Amino acid sequence: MDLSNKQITVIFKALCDENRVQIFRLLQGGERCACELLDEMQLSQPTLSHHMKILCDSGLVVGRKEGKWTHYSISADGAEAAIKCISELTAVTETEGKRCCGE
Amino acid sequence: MDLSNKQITVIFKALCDENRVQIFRLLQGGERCACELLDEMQLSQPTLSHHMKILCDSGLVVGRKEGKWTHYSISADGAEAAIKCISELTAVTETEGKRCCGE
DNA sequence: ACCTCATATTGAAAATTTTCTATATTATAT
DNA sequence: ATATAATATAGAAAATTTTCAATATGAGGT
Repeated sequence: MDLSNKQITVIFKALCDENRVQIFRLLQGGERCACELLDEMQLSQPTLSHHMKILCDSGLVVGRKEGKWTHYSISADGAEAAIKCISELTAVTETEGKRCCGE
Repeated sequence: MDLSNKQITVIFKALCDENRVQIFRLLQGGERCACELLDEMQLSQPTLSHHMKILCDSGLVVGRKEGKWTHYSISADGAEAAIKCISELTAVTETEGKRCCGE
């Protein structure tokens, strides 16, 4: 993959806010339009819109416009990419114990 | 697992900052003490210490104290837990298309 | 006991993020 | 064309996060 540090932060910013995590829980039940999400969240409409932008920017959520509505859903591809990213970042490539600081 | 929204944000906060992502890249080479990390990052010592606290709080990094030094490394268990968390959060449990907003 | 080294904590400034109100945009209906 | 409905954008206030300087803590060494 080879994402920049910056790109990685954009992905995981999706999960750094309690409201956005809650939105994931709502989207687990399938595609939802913004108005439905707004009903269930204690947020103003512009604030929800702001969070949806961050979620879409992360790639973990996709928006589908249809007439007046925008339908949001979890992206399986985005989720896979995020998991791959975290796997790669946490994979230790160390072959053997290099020691430091007087060990 | 069943983590609260808040607990989930604590995990992924680790990956929401470019400096912290860079610290992961350094730790991929194996355990490092704070002074080594400090050498390689453009940060003051207190700022590094602050980031290491956030990383340890996330569970993705563990600190091991040894004499004057603290040695940090990536936690395989923490990584696994984070991956499980993101998998669960992005798993769509929808059985069939429920429609809304005039579809 | 004192000094030094490694790291952590405190407290405040700077930067970023979250939130809201007001307004704009875009689509559909009348 | 006008009105209404759904969502997005702009701009500013509030909250949080990042950062650093100063200081504290704690572990060895002399």
